[in-house]
Amino acid sequence: MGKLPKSFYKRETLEVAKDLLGKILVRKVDGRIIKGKIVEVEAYIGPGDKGAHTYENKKTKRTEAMFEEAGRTYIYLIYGIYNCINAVTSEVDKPEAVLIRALQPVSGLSDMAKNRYDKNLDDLTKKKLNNLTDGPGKLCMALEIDRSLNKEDLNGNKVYIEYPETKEDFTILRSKRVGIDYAEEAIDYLWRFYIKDNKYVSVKNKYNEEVEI
DNA sequence: TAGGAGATCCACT
DNA sequence: GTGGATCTCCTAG
Repeated sequence: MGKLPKSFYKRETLEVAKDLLGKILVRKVDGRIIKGKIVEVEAYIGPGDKGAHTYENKKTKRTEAMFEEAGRTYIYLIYGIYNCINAVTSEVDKPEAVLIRALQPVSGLSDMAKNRYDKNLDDLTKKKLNNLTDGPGKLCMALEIDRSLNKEDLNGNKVYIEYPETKEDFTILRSKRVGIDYAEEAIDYLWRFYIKDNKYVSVKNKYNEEVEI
């Protein structure tokens, strides 16, 4: 238990990405607590990363959160509908972040069911149960995360990341990132990390360059 | 089960 | 005006 300290985020982004696997993303809203274990992440490392919003240090109203101190959120709207949440890493003015791509539900499952499908937990089909948080847009819906939480301190009490109660062993795989076909040479960077054999990982077996670390 | 299309809006040219 | 770090629904097989 206990929140991750600021020093956790203030490190090399690829290390932070790997180390976030297995940690617990917590959302507190109206006294309710929703939790999910992080099982899939991607690193975005501006200014040299063509896949990153901050390629060539591009600083706009949208991306300015990525230039702030480590340990804050960067939340943006994608495709007009969905939100995605990142943890800002590294140093001030180094626009790097880790996108949280998938969670394994831990607690607050009935809140997730309501947020995602407006249904009771018991009324979900097996398929919908597995689809609660297995993607960046889905997990934000399930945890009631939107851009009003942009730049929020991850040591605060609205949204934060904590250590799991019990440590467990898992194998980490890495692969190419998802959905950045325009990113030229950056397409091939193996900057996506996920937990092997976890059924909540968003995309499986689509990219073959997976290697054990 | 896999693949294609549409949804929908904001940041940026 | 364009297109995206996505998801759901629908169709076909």
